[in-house]
Amino acid sequence: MVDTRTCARPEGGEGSCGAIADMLARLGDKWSLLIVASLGEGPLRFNELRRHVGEISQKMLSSTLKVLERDGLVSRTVIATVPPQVEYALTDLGRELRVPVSHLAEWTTVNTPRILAARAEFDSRAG
Amino acid sequence: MVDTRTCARPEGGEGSCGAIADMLARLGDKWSLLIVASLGEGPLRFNELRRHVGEISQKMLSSTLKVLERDGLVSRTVIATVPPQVEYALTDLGRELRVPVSHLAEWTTVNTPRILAARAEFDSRAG
DNA sequence: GGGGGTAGTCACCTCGAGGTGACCTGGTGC
DNA sequence: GCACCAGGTCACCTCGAGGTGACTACCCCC
Repeated sequence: MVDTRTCARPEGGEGSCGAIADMLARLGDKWSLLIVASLGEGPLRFNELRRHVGEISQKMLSSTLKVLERDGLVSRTVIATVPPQVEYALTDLGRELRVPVSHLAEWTTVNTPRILAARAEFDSRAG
Repeated sequence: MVDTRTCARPEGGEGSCGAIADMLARLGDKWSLLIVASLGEGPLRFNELRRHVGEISQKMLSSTLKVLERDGLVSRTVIATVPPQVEYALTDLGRELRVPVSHLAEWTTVNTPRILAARAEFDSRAG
């Protein structure tokens, strides 16, 4: 198991922490996780995805998909019908990513009560 | 295993995805992961932590620590010496969090070459 | 011909994350 | 008295993420 301490000490390659934080930040942005989760159920077209995700603007869906596609997590396939359709799907890489993410999701789900309790206690102390 | 699809469909509790994305975003911010990794090696005082993390401003260290403390991931202990010292350490919750995070870190480390390759290919296509 | 669905792009705006530097309190050493 | 440490807070600034609405181009149905 890679220890997060490889992150803080330059000996482990100081870039690794940057890469990990970047990955977390990318998934932690407002829409990526929602999109990956939606595509996890199967391929979707642009407007299907838009309806599925909910209140996302065209611009944000378009730009978030572009980032995910660039990183090789999502594939974009133009289907030459009339009118042309565009299908988005998770790549193998995208599907594999869901495994560690689901661990973190599970941890979060299990521990949300503890976090909320800590927060409430902190706030009551701070006034 | 909690599937990320609980995220997208309201039936699973639509708040869960928000909580997961929040967690990812919190860890994905510029400093949290670095701080958690540093404290993973043992408790540190404010300025020790500051030197350890690198080029972080006092304000950002202070505010990031406050958020982590509020969420119960980090503890803050004032030691009544002269001058008073403040020691920061991971709580049990913070230590437990490192497990799923290290899975994601491992995935990221292993797959960074694939991501970089995808990015390079995407950029070359796009010009 | 007009309304609607397909998949977007472009220009503009807002708002908060993150950074900078000054300042504070209360020591200790010279 | 003066400088310097610890551990911060406060006021101010910048810059980019994310949002809004208009616009494109093409086709189908009524």
